[in-house]
Amino acid sequence: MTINEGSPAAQPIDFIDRSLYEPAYVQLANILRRQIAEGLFRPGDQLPSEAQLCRRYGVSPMTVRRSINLLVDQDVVSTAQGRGTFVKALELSQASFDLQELQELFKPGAGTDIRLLDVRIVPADAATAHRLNLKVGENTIYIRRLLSKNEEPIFYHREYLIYDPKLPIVEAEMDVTALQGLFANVDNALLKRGELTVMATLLTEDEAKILHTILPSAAFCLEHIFFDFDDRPISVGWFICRADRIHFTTKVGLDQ
Amino acid sequence: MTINEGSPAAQPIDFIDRSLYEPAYVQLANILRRQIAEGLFRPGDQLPSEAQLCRRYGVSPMTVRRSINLLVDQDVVSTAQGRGTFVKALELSQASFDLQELQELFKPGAGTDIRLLDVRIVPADAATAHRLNLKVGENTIYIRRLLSKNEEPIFYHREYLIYDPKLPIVEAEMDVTALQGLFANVDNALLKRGELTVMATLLTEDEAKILHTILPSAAFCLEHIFFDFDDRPISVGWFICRADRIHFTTKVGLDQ
DNA sequence: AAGTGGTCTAGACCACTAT
DNA sequence: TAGTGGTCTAGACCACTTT
Repeated sequence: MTINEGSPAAQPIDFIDRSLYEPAYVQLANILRRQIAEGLFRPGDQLPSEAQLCRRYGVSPMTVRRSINLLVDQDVVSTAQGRGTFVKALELSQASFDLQELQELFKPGAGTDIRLLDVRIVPADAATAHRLNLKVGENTIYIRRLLSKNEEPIFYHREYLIYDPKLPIVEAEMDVTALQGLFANVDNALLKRGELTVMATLLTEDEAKILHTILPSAAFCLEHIFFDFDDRPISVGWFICRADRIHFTTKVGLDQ
Repeated sequence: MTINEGSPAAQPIDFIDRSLYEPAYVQLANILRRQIAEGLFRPGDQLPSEAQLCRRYGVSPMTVRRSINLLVDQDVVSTAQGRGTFVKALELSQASFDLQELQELFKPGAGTDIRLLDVRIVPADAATAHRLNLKVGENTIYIRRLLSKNEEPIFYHREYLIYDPKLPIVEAEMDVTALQGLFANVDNALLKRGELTVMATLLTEDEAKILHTILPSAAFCLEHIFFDFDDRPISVGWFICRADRIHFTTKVGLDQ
């Protein structure tokens, strides 16, 4: 036994190292997150007050707040004005999936090939006209593309663009590299916002042929509509991907 | 013409109203977001420096920083130390989908019914044993549930739980209301983290029968594995939902 | 009344980038 | 060197909750 063994929980072994490059508020957030992960604080428990954390770790109130806010953003804790800060229980509903896996497929690299299958001027049908805010029969540009990795088809993309020669985006979109632009940080400065929908579908006969598989096959379908800065719809389209070629993964709760 | 019409862009009509309940940093973030949405700043453009914003809107540096950080979190702008703050272009890859639509289905309400189809003790097969860190043949609890809305089957859920009478979660999970708990904020304080995977699949014959549809049918499959605070896997399971019953929607870029 | 989180100030110092 | 974002302080005041 040593002198320092008395009430170890009251005197935390964690401390903030001001000589590190890591900011104090990040260090404190990590300390608290680790204490929660280790079970020192359990879901529902109240964390020490901000004033206590200030004293205990020798930082100013604003720095403690930044740490707490980090943990709030990460859904680790929740705050209640006048009551305190509490550890949150795991919530499945707060899980979120991003398109990172999808972006990987678009990364230009060895074996990646985006092929233009078809570009045509076609009159808008009722559904397309409605989405693009056109009259039925007005011209649209219909583009079909295929993305392959190592000669193997992965993604089929169909898209309708408004037909307006004044808009430079038309030229840009017809460039097959434009697809990568949507997934990287390229020149789509004309688009203000977009609406995305993910569906599970059965491949049609045509789609199965293009994607080199057999029926019946399940697929992911990502529908997208983009708007310019005047809130005019510019394009509507669908990414179609064989279900056995992609899935989406995420984590909830405390990592490690 | 009036006197005040000279150089309207230099003297912003926007201001921060200190009498409002809305915090100054939120007001400033909204002002900047609106200016971007209106095209005053375009993707790639540099925003006024933080010092300029301090003077222009009469707030302290920390308040300006909070506003900018809000916009960074919303992927509206990005900051570069020593260079400035810049408006981001739309990026499809940064879109994220959450399970809010799914949670709606689980909300206990009129017509919502979660029925326990089956509970059995079964020995773990190779795949399940591996995921639950058991030996092949060790006992697991196999649970099948069906969620319906207005007599119509929506969700089919299969789950394997580790068989450990000491763990209270076993009792909790066997309660049919536990499913809602995962999607609400109920008593799952024993779970530290989870891994989720969304796939598109074809329904099996059994699944199609349970979900009252015909083959072939596409479906979403959400696989989940949960771990306790000792990082032991507690359960592995799958939510299976007819594709025509759900889809996931999200937005990217600037709303309105 | 006491304690809690929430906002905000008016600076300071630092790290980085451009010129 | 000047300008930029990034961190941090040591308080102040407020709103809210609990006792």
